[in-house]
Amino acid sequence: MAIKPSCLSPHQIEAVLKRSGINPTAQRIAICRFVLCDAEHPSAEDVKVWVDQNFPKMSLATVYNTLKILVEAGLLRELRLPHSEAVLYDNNLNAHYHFLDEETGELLDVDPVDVRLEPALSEAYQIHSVEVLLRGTRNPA
Amino acid sequence: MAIKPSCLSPHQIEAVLKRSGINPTAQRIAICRFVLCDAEHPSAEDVKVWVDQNFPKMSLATVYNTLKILVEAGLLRELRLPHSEAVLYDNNLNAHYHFLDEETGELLDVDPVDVRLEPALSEAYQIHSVEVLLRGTRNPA
DNA sequence: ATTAGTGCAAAGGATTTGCATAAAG
DNA sequence: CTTTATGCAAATCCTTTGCACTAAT
Repeated sequence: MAIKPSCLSPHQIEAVLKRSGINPTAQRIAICRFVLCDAEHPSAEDVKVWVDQNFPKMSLATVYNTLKILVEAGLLRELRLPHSEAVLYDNNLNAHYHFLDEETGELLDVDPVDVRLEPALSEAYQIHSVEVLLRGTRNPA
Repeated sequence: MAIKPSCLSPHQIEAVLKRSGINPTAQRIAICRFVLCDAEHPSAEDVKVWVDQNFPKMSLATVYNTLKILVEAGLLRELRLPHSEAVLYDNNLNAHYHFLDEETGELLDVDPVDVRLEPALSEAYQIHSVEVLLRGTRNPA
């Protein structure tokens, strides 16, 4: 429903990191390969699992450090959702909402256009941002 | 913007608990006095602070146990919001959304009517519930 | 040499758990 | 007596921190 950023090559990742003022170490590039591309709302633990298979010996602290750096650089967004204890990381930088499939646990991006939300609060309220979580199920096509 | 449940007397609380199949112990009634009435989205820690002044010697475990029981009984709802590590407890049982005042940290209830949200997803998506968090600031009247 | 980045293990906060004691019927 | 609730401390989960070590200028 929303457009996912297309995958980046390691070379492109390096460029992205540099452009954001982040020193593109091997560890950081590795994490980005997962977290900026393939991953779908991974937790730090998910990242660690991937990393263990693709970049042995990386420490959990480095995973957390890198994720924090990426968030601070605006390349990733933190997602704290009610159904999960852990923080999830979102590589979709477009404004969007989320749909949680309660049967599968899948978390899908939702285009705000499809939600038609028009706050009509008193003028005393100035809204800076809106977060929406839809919970439900999907029919098999 | 939304109607808060009116406060209950200890006697009424006892009745409410019994009706929900909860043994109305002194500790539980005490917690309910705060959490079903005066409290505004308290965390377990907030509850503990209140309890320490109004029911000395109650253990933190009892606070957590009781909150869990109240949630399971449907007398309270859990609220996990992005701005707070801790779970907050909501005694407003009506469907509602939230507004977070980013200046004061205050969390206000918002009537869904004031948000005008009409999801228009494909029919494959069946929505069971909607959570909305508005972030912003309020003008001084 | 200096600086930045990494790994490891310990610490931290929020919540849960296990178990012995206390309260209630 | 028997059951249930409570208190306390230890354990757990996720995340951060401190610090020594390595890598790269």
